[in-house]
Amino acid sequence: MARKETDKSRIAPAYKKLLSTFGGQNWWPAETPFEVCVGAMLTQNASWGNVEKALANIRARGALSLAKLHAMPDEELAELIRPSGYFRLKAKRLKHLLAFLADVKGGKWRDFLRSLSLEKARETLLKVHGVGPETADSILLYSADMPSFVVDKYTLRIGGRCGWFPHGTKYEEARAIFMESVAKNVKVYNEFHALIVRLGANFCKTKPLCADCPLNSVCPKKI
DNA sequence: ATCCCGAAAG
DNA sequence: CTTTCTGGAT
Repeated sequence: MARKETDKSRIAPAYKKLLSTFGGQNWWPAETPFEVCVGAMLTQNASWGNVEKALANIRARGALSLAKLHAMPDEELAELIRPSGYFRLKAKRLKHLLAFLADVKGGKWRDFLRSLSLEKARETLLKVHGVGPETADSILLYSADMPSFVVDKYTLRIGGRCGWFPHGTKYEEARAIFMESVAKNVKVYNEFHALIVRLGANFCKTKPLCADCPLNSVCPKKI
């Protein structure tokens, strides 16, 4: 049969369903735009609970600022962020991002990013060693309030299963599909990614709980 | 494909 | 005990 197996038009209805079921997720859980950047680096392949422990360690040291962290030796920073995993690696990566942010004149790194076009700002962040697509998009969306859709492991898994796009679709392609499927709007991108994370963590897991899934009625269950 | 790495869930 | 967690570089 030549029936179309995937259809991005399923995306917008799924968003509505998730939002009506779970409500607004109030992301990103951080006090300041800078804290979003730190959290975005630390949460790479780590659970948020462990990232919170790392952030608490930094805060307890009174070091949750660009100047303090930038000046801190790598080994000291590594010890503080130990709970978030890959601590030696992440200390170096975080320092690379801090160096980039600190290099912006007048400390206006957020204004600088916002002065660029979305794709130019994204390219600029991707040049920072340790900042990949998801981290760059997280910083753009949740720190700079720029409309860059964040894709993650859950997004690709859910999208494949729900027939939003083919299994095996890569990051950039998935991002493009989302950005042409829902309103190009910071608030929508913010909520949608957060809702996807919640769905992926609680229902669309490796072993999916389809019976209780909020998307059960709109998912072809292409597992 | 492999490495980086701790913490909690399964 | 094994898998997974709001990945990225080599």
